[in-house]
Amino acid sequence: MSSHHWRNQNVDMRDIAKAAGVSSATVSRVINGSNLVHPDTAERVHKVIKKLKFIPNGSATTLKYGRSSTYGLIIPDITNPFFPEFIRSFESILVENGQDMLMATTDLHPSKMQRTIHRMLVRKVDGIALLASEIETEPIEALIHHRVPLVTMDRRQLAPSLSDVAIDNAGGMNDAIRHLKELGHKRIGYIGGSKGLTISDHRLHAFILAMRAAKLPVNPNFIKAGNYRIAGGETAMAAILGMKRRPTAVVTANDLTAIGALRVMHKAGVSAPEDFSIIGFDNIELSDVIFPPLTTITLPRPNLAEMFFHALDLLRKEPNGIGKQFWAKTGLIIRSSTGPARRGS
Amino acid sequence: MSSHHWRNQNVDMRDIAKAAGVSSATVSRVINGSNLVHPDTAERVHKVIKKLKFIPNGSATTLKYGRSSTYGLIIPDITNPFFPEFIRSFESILVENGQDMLMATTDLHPSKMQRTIHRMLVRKVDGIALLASEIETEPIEALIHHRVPLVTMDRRQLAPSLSDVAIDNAGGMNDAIRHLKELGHKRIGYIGGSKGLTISDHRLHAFILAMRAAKLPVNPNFIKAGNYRIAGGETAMAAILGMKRRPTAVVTANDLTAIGALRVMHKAGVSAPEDFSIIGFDNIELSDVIFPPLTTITLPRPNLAEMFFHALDLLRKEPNGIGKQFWAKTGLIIRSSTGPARRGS
DNA sequence: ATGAAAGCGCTAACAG
DNA sequence: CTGTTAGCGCTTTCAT
Repeated sequence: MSSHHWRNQNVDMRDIAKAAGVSSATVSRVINGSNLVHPDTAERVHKVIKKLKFIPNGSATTLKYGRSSTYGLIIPDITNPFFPEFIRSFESILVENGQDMLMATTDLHPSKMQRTIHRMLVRKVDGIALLASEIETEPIEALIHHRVPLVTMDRRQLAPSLSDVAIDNAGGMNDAIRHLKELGHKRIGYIGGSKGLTISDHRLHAFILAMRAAKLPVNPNFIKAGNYRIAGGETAMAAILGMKRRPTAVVTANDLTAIGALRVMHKAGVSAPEDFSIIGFDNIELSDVIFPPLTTITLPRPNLAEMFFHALDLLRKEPNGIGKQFWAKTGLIIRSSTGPARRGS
Repeated sequence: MSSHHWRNQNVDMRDIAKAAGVSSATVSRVINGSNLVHPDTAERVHKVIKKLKFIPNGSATTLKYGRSSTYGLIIPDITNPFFPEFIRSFESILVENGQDMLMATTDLHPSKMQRTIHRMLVRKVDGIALLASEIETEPIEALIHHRVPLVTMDRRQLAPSLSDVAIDNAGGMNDAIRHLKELGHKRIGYIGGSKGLTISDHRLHAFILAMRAAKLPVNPNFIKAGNYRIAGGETAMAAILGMKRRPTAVVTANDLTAIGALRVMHKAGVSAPEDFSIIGFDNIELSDVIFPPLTTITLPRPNLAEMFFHALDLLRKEPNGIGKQFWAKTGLIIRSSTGPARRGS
């Protein structure tokens, strides 16, 4: 029983070097797959590494390089199924590219953001994917100052080391409105996201433009705010059902909102699609599971994740480049929550 | 325009020290809130830090200490709402305690686990919360070897630096069976989780014991396997509905399974609770949103997250201590998917 | 193809 | 209360 027993948690490269009869420089080369090492030497080193269960200390590498092979991901609300579905794709891409993921949630608290970003800077992340919209400019300026690549979602502002993935709301929204128009709907409402977020504004704007393009009247009374959650959809739909002259269909800012709306309708004995048509946004998995299966505007998470990674990767490789604007496509998935407008409506 | 302009991304402690007229040791003390610094000095240093937008380089600290103030979290499937709800609580506790979270998904691939754990060891995580059950012993031995605290879920094996949070399935399961018995159900089935996972075995076992405790017969034909997802619940329930003499109620291994079962029932015109009673497990938020709202065995995520953190923290503080067994309580939430057994059933 | 040595930025003795 | 210094483990010139 050698004295190794007591310190086996701290095998380092020099231990490997010694045991393999080489220098630590060679060990480093072997680990990083350098081709200027003799195959025999490499094999010998590999064996020692395995035998001693050596695991390199990433913090030393990070210290040397100033980069950590880690990306930060900041999301507003992990409880909205949209985000887990995104995370799954994003994480999988990161792992394929040898990167790790540091995740943080803001829970829609702008104040948390500042601290979150600071923590990520301390960790020397190679970049940050920011899917939360409740952004103040201050933390963003910190990132720009430190030249850390940042990619935002649907914020549509660019700067050096700041790119953006915008959502092409218009595509799906036009399809949605055309679809409803073909079904005979004329009075179409909209239940939006939380007020004050750029992403909400963009989506609402796309709705209005689509209505105009379809030559349908936009009635401000038919436009309600939600909060991207079920409860918000419930409240808004309750208000709509309470109106004397109400719309015959609504589009919502996301699927959770639509689900909330459906719940209220169900309780009120208003059924979709017979009495009222409803269209969601996101196409979360759940939207095909509920009853009735939801007609929705799809925003595919794998594409989105791919775009974020690509945008981040470009910025990382070109530290002085200005950011780029990306566009994520949307489309319409027709299921069963939309149907012909009631006669006489 | 000074030459600073070109290198402002690399302000370090010595720069701060110089600008504040102190040594870097003092700067370090100020940052770490040491009380052996004169308040005036501290204030001066703080000002310089702010002015120069200094952010300490965590990798140097990690290198020095061998600890990273980061915990790893490994989950099987982020798409199951149980996990996001857990993550939210866990992350929030970590942030309160100055820790970051490195997250990884296994997607039920045992092979991914090995690499994931290796990556986390490279990052010098202070510990790992492992909620995935498809575990092989090899990666776990690696962790034990490297003395990295590990806390598993419902695996019920302990070792030095290995603790476990077991789920007290019995508590909720007994309540569930008693509840069904009181409603007059005698033929009660069970739709389990994926085969071969210890967590599935424990849960099934709890069901069987609860049935015996209630002096109800356990019919092996009424016990089906699922996969913790909606599709698994659908398949299993379809099989059950196809039986000539079927149970009048089932308990499922998780809420998603129950939701799948409800879907199939709905399509088959079998309604809950009138024709058939069903009980889920987990109490995910969704279970109160679907129709009918699901009676379910609750496993509160905040408690669970708290236990994992606590277990991890204990191991970290006592590196040579043996692990501890923790128990997470369960209970029954009665909603609307359970009702009286049909007459003559 | 391999080795020697400097240095990434921070912290904690130790010395004053 | 403050400064000096060594060193955490790895990578990478620069030699050989």
